[in-house]
Amino acid sequence: MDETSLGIDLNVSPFYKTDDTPQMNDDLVGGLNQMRLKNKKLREMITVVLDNSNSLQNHVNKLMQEHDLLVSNTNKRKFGECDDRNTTESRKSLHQESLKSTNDGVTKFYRRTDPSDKSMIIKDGYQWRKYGQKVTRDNPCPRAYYKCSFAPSCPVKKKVQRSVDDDGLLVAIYDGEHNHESAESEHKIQASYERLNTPKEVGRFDAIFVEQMANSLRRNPDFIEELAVAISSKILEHDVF
DNA sequence: CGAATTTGACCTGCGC
DNA sequence: GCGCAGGTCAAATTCG
Repeated sequence: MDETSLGIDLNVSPFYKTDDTPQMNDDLVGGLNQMRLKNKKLREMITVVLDNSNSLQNHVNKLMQEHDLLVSNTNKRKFGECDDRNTTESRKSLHQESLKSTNDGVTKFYRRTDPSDKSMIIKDGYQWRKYGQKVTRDNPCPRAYYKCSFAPSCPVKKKVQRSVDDDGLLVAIYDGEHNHESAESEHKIQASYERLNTPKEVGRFDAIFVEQMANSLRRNPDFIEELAVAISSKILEHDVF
């Protein structure tokens, strides 16, 4: 984990020899020791941040792989092999989902549900208000009309209807794009904010903030150079006086 | 009692 | 212009 090291050699020698008093030398050594300690703490914090980051990245990769697998399976079932929609095998695959976007801002979302379940609810992380229902000509199942009710200004609408061929298949047509986070995301952000603001967690929040700062400084190529300049100027100050 | 849902009426666009 | 079908409105109703 060499990356985590700031790689600063703090055993800096003065550029020229002076007639320093023993008192000044003691101050200098003390200052350097303090900086070594700070450097060590910083390295430890960076190690923790990197470990957290790596485990988070692994978790995200794992979720992405699972999602890709699910989508490719349902696509095979819904789009490539429409004729065997009603096979026993496909009927077994309840609650499987797939997305199909068109370039005019309309997204179709397919969800397989139990045919005996007559509810038209598709949980997609957003909050919807039903504003109408209509039986259409080509489908005996009623079509439900929803507006996004999470943000008053959100223009997104969706239509939900059972497939005419397969009453176990719910089809949701999304019109427009949300101009806000999903209710689910908002809830998670709020929950973590509240958790971090409990008295016990305030210190932890500060620690996380410091870790993030340290991480960003580590990535800054100028940081080490500037730190070295600051250290040497400090040393020179001691030498001058 | 307020929020969500239902449902009939009304509006709009399109084909004839 | 007329009729039809899809989409929206809003009062009534239901639900928690």
